[in-house]
Amino acid sequence: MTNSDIPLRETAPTATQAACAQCSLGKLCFPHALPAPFRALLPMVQEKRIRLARGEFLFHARDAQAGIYAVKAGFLKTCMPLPDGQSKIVGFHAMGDVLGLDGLGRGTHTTDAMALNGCEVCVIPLNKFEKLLEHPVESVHVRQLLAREIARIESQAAAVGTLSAKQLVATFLLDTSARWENRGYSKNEFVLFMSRKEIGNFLGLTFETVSRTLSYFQSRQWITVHGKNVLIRDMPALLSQLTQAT
Amino acid sequence: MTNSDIPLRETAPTATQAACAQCSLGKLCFPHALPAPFRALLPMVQEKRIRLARGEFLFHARDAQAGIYAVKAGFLKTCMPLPDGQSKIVGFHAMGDVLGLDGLGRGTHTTDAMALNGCEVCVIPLNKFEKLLEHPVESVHVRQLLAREIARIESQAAAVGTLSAKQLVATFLLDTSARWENRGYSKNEFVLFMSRKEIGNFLGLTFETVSRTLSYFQSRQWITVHGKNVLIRDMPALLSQLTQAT
DNA sequence: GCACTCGTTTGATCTACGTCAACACGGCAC
DNA sequence: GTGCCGTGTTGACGTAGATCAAACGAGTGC
Repeated sequence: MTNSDIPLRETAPTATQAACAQCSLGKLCFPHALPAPFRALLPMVQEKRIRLARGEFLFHARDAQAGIYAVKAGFLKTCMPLPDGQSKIVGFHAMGDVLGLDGLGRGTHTTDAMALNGCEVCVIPLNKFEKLLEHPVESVHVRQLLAREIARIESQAAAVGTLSAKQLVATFLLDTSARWENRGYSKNEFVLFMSRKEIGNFLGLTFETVSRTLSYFQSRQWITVHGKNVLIRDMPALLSQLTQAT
Repeated sequence: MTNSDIPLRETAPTATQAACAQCSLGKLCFPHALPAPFRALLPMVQEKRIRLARGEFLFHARDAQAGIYAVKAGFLKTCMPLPDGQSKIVGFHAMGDVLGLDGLGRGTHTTDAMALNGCEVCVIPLNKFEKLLEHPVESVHVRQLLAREIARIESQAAAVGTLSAKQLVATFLLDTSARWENRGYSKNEFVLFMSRKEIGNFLGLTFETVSRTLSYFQSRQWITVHGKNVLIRDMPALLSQLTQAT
């Protein structure tokens, strides 16, 4: 199976040509971490932008890697297929995140990447990406991205399968909060862009347990939840859960 | 805390000078994946070898990264500290494995690396490693190492927190078997170089559950266990566990 | 030889979380 | 408005695996 099966809708080339240089993501996005002398390369690099509707795939596991992707808007999840036919979510991705690096190992992706809602994704085709890597600064930057991804997943892997449901959900809320804050939004009030079922899959819990745990936090006045809207009312209490024995 | 706290014993320089070129690890080891024209670089790169006794650390989480390490002999584990003071094993490492790449993200290690028994580890100091990376071939090679590490941990993370104890232990035995086979040893008979407790920590189980599950497999005649010695007698049966509902 | 420790096995019990099931809410079509 | 469907909440109950506990074997020191 290749990317050609995937219904991609590209935006008009004219609209995206200058996009990278003026993109509102600024330093959040991958190519923009380039130091000034290399910025001139950008228009050559980012070729097109893709729009995905909810449920559409950016790439599938086992697809040949076609490029590197930077999320411009919207949210995606990456899922790893399991031997028994199940599938486990290994990451949620929002604007500024880079996707598709997993393909650098063997030239094929190891995860599925699916849009959680309407998404806009910038594409750096593989040949242009390799061109970019000829510049040492950029090469270091990509190595850092990869190494940080390792650290992120290792810490995720360490948490799941060790921590209790309360600890996991608290960690999840605090992580989400930190991500919103990083992007310049409130760290206390945000919208979960995934369902309870997806949170549960990600954390290794059932959706009922996620729901119950959120209700429990709410009963303690630590948070207020209305559907996907979350208001954090007592951050220290959540933090204290992480070090709680049980 | 820095590496300077760690009791390292270097082998005599004369003994290690020519070591890389004649190393028995051959293509298993990291620098030896270099294509022929670059092999000449090797003597410049691998500078010294370190011996570690059981329980000694190669590096600690938060240490500044001093270099990249290749396991020459022996076994190590890498552990991630958790917020509650616990620590979770994220990987076991044997000869030919490369350690310390996690430091490339921010210049400091994110895990502890500890020797499970007497170990010999080749060191590539950071400055020489960077020198090596100036060669595009090597730069690609390191990116591949990093990306494969991501894939390995992602699939580990997906398994833990999703699979049952039987599935986890079966996966662990099959993975270990495959690793021994890769290194030219029997895939059916091998020695576990870590304790039940460490296996449990790695898989997110208690050591009692690991022990019970091994006994269960033995009672089914799928394996024979005597302490750390494992003989796999029915590989297909173990494989079938992976796709089992429960 | 004996004593002591550490790792492992096995049994008995407990509990956090999964499973099953009923119901409530919100959005959408019409 | 009414009906429908997907998502979320809450309750009752079951179970896989944790916890507690006892005993054994392999090393190690003396």
